[in-house]
Amino acid sequence: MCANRVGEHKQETRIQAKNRAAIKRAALKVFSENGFLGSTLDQIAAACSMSKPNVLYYFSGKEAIHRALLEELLDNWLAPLRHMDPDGEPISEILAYVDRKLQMAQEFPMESRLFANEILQGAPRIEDFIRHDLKDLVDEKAAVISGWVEAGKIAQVDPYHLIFSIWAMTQHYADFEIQVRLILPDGTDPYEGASTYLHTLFVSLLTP
Amino acid sequence: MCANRVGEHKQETRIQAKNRAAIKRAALKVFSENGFLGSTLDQIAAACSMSKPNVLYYFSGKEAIHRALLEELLDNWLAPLRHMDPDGEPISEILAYVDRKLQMAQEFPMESRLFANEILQGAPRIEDFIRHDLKDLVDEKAAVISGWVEAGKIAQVDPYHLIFSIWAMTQHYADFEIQVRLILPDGTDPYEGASTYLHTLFVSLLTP
Amino acid sequence: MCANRVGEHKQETRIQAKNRAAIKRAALKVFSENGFLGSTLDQIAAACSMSKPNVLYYFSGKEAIHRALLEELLDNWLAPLRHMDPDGEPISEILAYVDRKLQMAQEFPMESRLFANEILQGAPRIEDFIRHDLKDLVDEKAAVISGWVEAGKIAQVDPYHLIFSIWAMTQHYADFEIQVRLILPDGTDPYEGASTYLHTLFVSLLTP
Amino acid sequence: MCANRVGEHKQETRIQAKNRAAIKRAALKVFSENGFLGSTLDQIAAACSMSKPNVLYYFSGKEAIHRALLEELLDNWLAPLRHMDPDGEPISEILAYVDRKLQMAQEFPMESRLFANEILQGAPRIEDFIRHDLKDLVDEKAAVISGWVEAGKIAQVDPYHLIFSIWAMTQHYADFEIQVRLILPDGTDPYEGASTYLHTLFVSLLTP
DNA sequence: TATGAATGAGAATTCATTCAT
DNA sequence: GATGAATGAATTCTCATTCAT
Repeated sequence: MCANRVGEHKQETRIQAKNRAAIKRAALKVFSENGFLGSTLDQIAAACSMSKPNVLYYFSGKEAIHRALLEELLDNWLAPLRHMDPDGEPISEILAYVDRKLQMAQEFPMESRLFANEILQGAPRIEDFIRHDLKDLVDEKAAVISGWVEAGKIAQVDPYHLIFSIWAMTQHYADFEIQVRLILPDGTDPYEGASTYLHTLFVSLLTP
Repeated sequence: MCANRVGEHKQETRIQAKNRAAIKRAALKVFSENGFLGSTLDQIAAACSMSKPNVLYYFSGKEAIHRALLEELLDNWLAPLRHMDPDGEPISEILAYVDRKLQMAQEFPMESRLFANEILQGAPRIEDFIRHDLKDLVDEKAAVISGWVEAGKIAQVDPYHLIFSIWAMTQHYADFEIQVRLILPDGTDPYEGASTYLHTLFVSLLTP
Repeated sequence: MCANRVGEHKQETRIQAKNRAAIKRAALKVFSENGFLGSTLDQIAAACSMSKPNVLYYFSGKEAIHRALLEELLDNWLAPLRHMDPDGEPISEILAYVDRKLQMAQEFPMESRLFANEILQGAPRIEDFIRHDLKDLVDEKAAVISGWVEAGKIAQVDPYHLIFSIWAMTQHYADFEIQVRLILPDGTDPYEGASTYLHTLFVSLLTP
Repeated sequence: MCANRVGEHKQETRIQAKNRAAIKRAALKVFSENGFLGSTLDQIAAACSMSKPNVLYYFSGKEAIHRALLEELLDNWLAPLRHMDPDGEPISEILAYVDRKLQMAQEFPMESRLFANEILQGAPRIEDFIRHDLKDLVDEKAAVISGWVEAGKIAQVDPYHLIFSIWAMTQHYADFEIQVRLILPDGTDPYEGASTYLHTLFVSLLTP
């Protein structure tokens, strides 16, 4: 009746993999622009040049496409923070984290906006992820940072707000991209300026 | 035929003022949570305990309610930055701006999310505002900040990214409120911690 | 609770008479342009600068306004034909009928269109009138015309189709006014030309 | 997303052709009885035993169905007059035109009423057609008729009013069909009588 | 796999009418 | 008499989803 869906682990054929990927690519664009409720299957089908029923052959519904996107996104969402090495040089580690987050914003702005849409709408589908996966990781890294503070390796800062500020300032360039582009003088590269600015900012903040 | 609508400037009766305000209050909640497309008149009508046709007696349509909210919002959106005094003490002025923005996030989180929703969706209704009103003001204040830098009164920073970072970090507490609350240890007040953190951050960044 | 309506024969005050007349004038315009179903109370109320509830103070509903108009119209609708004198000079009588009908089309085009709308829509509200009042009168006058034919006073014609043709050609200038105006050379008066043409036509048709 | 609509010229499938035709047939009935504003999609859907959304699968909206009907109608509307041959025998040509118009009224009364409804309502959708296509043709044929008059081949008549009278008297049998049937003695065929009457009328009018 | 066809549930909006003053 | 306020019942149209092939 209907082919491999998320969770059914039959072998995916080449063409299935291709089409599922095309659908997800299209859906990411649509969902990130309009939010879940504001997006329609028609838009997604049009964006990947498939018929609506064919899209539904690959995913059981609009919700399922969205879930698939979110799952993939969340898998990658934690990586940059997870990489922060408790045994590394604190300021370098933090700057490296900032860089990775900024790079993700630059390379995957639609994913960032998909996430932002979810949170803005009260995180109905990812509350569990935030409450557990994300919170556990943040708690862990906050403890690391607190350790660095106590060891006098970085200046006194609240680790939670430090992390929030990194998220806010990096994701801002993806989520508010339009505003950033409209306001920055023409020809200015947002990410280049952002990188320099953020380095300065965190170095001055964290240097003990 | 239908009650005074935006643009018709007959004197508003008591009951009209009350109902229009109730509708806007309800609509702000609904729009800020679901975005324009994701919101329905049913939700708005339910949220203000009115019948749908009665809501439409006061506003000519969903779009008109949204427009009214946005117009009111934009009127206030520029105020905090506008207050930044070129003749004041630079670091105090910037910190005061941060405080005002943070206070707005705390007092008007739904307005912040309404704005965020608009930007996330490509700013279809407020591009003009950003391109002109907001950009002009930012340009003006960026020049002021550059003046302060050149005068050696604050450290060397890019004024545009400085402003973006203030927006990002303050609005984050409203726009990503759920995430912030889910991650911060129980009993912690986000805005108190944020205020302290941001002061430290900008003092260390800007002190020459 | 509510003032004199059709059928209630209390004395009408000056202002009531004025308002009822204003409503009917407005409604005639609206109904004749849009038909019964296509017209709205809003349009009527706007056209007579009254509030909708006030219109309904004078007439119990949309249907009642329409009924009142139709009743008045039908009262006058038969008059021209009724005037045709069995004892008059046949051709003069018929030409006089044509003239009266043409004059009515010119003076009361909206009434003609109101009637045309009714007939076009299957005469739901005036079937009785047509079936009885109008048919009886037509039968009577058809007999008169047949008498004239038999007496050799006018040429041999079917009296029913003769009457239909008078209706068709005179009402046409009211009902299809737009088309007539768009097609006639600029500056031509439709009714002047029509009068001449119809005289010629009926004289040549009827002269034995 | 949706089936071929007017203007998209993909090959129509069998079932599409069938359904589109069924919708148009139903809509013609409904629109010709109630006018555009007075007709509802519900009526049309019911009249062709389809669900409302399915009707909208074939036409993008109520307006589109109406437009399709009107376009088809106008295509055929000019044909009878166009056939009038400048080189034919004048009276025969005119009588033949009358016959064709009368036949159209008999065979396509709903189309005639659709047209009448449009004109009655001020020709909002076909003003252009009348002002250009129809007027040009009438001007052309009026010139032909004038030629015949000047050549002494037919009696002196105004060609425009001649044409109007043909329209009026033939379309009358379709547009006012109900009235005609209610008034004519039972068992009388309207079109038979009309044909005879009109022949007599135009022969006596036009014979020099 | 893929798609044309179909639909029930809902969305925005209109409209005749009623209520209350 | 007059009107601001309110609403139930349509009405047009959209959309996720299903059916049949």
